[in-house]
Amino acid sequence: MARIADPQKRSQIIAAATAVFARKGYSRCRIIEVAEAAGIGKGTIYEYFRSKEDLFFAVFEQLMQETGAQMTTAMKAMQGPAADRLAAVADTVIRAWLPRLDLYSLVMEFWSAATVSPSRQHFKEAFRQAYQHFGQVLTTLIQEGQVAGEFSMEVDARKIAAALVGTWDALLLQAWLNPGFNPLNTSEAFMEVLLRGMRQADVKESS
Amino acid sequence: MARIADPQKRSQIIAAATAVFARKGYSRCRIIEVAEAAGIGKGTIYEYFRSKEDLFFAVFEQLMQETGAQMTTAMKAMQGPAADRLAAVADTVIRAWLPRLDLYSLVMEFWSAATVSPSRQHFKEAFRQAYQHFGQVLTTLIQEGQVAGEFSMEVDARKIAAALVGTWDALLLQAWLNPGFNPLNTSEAFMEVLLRGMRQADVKESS
DNA sequence: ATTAATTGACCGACTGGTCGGTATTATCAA
DNA sequence: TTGATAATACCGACCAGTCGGTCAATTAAT
Repeated sequence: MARIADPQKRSQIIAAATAVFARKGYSRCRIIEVAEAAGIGKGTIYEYFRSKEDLFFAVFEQLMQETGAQMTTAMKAMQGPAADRLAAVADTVIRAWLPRLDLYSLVMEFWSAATVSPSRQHFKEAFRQAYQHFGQVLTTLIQEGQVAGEFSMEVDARKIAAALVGTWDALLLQAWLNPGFNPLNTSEAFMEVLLRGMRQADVKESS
Repeated sequence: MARIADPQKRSQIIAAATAVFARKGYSRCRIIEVAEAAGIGKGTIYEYFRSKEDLFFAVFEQLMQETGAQMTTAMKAMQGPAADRLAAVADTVIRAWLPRLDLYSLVMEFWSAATVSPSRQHFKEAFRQAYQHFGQVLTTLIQEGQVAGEFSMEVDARKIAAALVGTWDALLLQAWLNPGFNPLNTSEAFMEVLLRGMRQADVKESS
């Protein structure tokens, strides 16, 4: 059990586990494989993690945190009109994940864990928070654009933000499914049309 | 092995398997549970399916096919301007899936299978085709709108279509994560903005 | 009676987690 | 400095339980 204070080895294990879980999935990944990948004995893993599932969740947490931090940093560096920043966020998100399509299987496994794992509530809640947080950031960005007069006040910032998050997700998914698919191009074209729709001043009542 | 020709029993097994796989996920689902849910003996399943994985793929195929057929039917019944039909598709897709969020875990498992299962290529290819097919249908719809003069010719129909598919996906995902989330509202608001952007006549060259 | 369909007890391969024992490092007395 | 002792970190053989798949026996159908 995790009573040893050697962060070095702990992250070493998480790194190894990330690779193996990504390659083989949770069920097919044997603890012994993680141990071998980390260059340690199997028993040692249980000095740092209560169980296989505990280790899996640690991998999840780490990846979520990394991603969040990365996004926050990137967004802080952005400048200019809200429309440009929004387009830039799209670009950044996709560029950040595109070279890491190998981690996509891991994300799938996390989603799966959020639905069927005994600790699904942990996973589900973490996902919910991540979506909410990211949605909040985008919402704020859109609202800034509205205040600045770039976007119509009729646009429901929160709703557009919620929809956008998923769009990028799905573009990456298609890139992963189909190597010929270019998510950057697609996102660019899509954002251009969407932003045009948001700029419109005279949006009617929604229904 | 599947040398017995009783489609009745075959779909009976698939139906039972769908429920159990959805509830417990692939790994945690025991064949005996499927048998019990179907009201038959465990051995009988192996008369109809080569293996657990084979059964899982059958469940996948069936769900994909049902969904596709459903969509095609719904779209054929649609009339009026392309913009309205596009909005209606969004509505239909979401309404079709919303009451079946219990199947979402199954979809997650399928994605997961597409990345790590020994037969991942089967799953992946099926997903690719589904996305492609659906994207194609949407593309055609958008192009019709362009021909009819509803949408700007500058809009890249294929790219918008690709992005849209994912948007709906993600709205459902958020609905599943967060019971307070209303995907229908959100989709409606989003489509309104997007369609407005597409209607614009003077879209610049996309760089 | 003969064939076909169904069954579930049984098999054995597999794996997460444990634990007794070993290796390594720290502490400290001489 | 060194040797002894203790504490900590590590290891992997082992165990106990699990579960997909098989097949001999049973039942149903013709």
